[in-house]
Amino acid sequence: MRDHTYHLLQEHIQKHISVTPDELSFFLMLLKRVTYHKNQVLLREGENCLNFAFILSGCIKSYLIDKKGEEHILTIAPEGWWVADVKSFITNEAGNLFLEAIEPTQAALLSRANQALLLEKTPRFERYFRVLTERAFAMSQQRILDAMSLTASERFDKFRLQYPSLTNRLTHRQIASYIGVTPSFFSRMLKQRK
Amino acid sequence: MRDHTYHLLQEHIQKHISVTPDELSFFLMLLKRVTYHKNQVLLREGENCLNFAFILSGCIKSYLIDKKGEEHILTIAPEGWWVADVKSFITNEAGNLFLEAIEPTQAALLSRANQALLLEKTPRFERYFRVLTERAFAMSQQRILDAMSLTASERFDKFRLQYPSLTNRLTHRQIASYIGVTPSFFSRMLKQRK
DNA sequence: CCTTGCCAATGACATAGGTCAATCCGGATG
DNA sequence: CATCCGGATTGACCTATGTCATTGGCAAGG
Repeated sequence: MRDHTYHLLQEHIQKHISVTPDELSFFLMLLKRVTYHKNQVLLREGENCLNFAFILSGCIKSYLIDKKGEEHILTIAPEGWWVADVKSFITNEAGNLFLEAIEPTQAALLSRANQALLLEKTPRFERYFRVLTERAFAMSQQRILDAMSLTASERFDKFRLQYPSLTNRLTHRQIASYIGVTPSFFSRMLKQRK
Repeated sequence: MRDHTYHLLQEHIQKHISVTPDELSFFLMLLKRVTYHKNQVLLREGENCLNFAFILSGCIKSYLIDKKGEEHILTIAPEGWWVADVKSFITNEAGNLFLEAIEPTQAALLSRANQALLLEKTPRFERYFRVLTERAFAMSQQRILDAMSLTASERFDKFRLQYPSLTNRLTHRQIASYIGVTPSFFSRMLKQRK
């Protein structure tokens, strides 16, 4: 428990709430450390999402496959982000998302049961998850507005501003999917931007 | 404090957490009751959103006006829903949304300061807001996926399923804006559906 | 070092949905 | 009542983005 493997997560927590060392170790004790290889699928459509994952290194995408078989990326989570099929996680029902590592990835998993335990024993963490979710919600709402009011090219501009480091780590297909266009159109769009 | 004006809100709270009568009254005491007439604008772009509003009766919309002057509805909040410019509320910065009553509306306002007070004195409410936000977040994510993977007509089908009562209360323009199409296209779409 | 396979680019063509203007209508207001 | 105004509909036309198929490149694995 004294190693620094969870450095990134500790930082993340302390940025949001103040906790005692005991509370912190209790949290860390509830986690399960996992490794995924590139292209490993962590969760499939129709499965119940049992864990929230904090990414320590690497990158995970969450996506939907529509009835035409097309993939639509909902979330891209590099190190320092939490990711899950949130709807499934909170409702305890089967979800419709896939989770997949797009790089070799290390993560810390917090199971639904352990989260419940954590929140019961250490209600201070309620605030951590509330604030986290509020931020995620605000960003999600902004994305809805962007989808309705901006062109694909403008959405790409915002993407690059918001996630400059991701722009190089992801393939064009992935960025295209995230901003909501096809790879062919994305490619044409890039050319047109000179 | 003993009147039943906040019946709907009390119910809403008790559906999510268990609170003592004292905690409940403390919450209710922090609220400010307001009335809005139809078309009244509660918040404009560029303003700091100081309150969360719980709708007791009537209906509020939140929307963005894009650079072409077009309105895009983000949220429709009838009685029983909380509404705010969440990003502005949580960051304490100027927002980009408008809030406007689309019916004569009664609401209970919880200011940022009072929410902070509430959460400090009665941490039990952290859970209430966490759960609320989680649900809202999950719905918001679903809407992003719908925008990416469904046609306008399919989005309308989902809208009617999800909000059957709203379908009649709103104008076609409003529904069109919410599902992300223009009024003319919405009208044509309806005709085509036979 | 040669497959194999996915990604990127691109041409030809298709379409969902947007734009703009005209008309009609019903409810609100003086 | 008469007026006014915004919503709904619709026609003609437009465009952003999708579809599909082809080609070339580059990276991983046997």
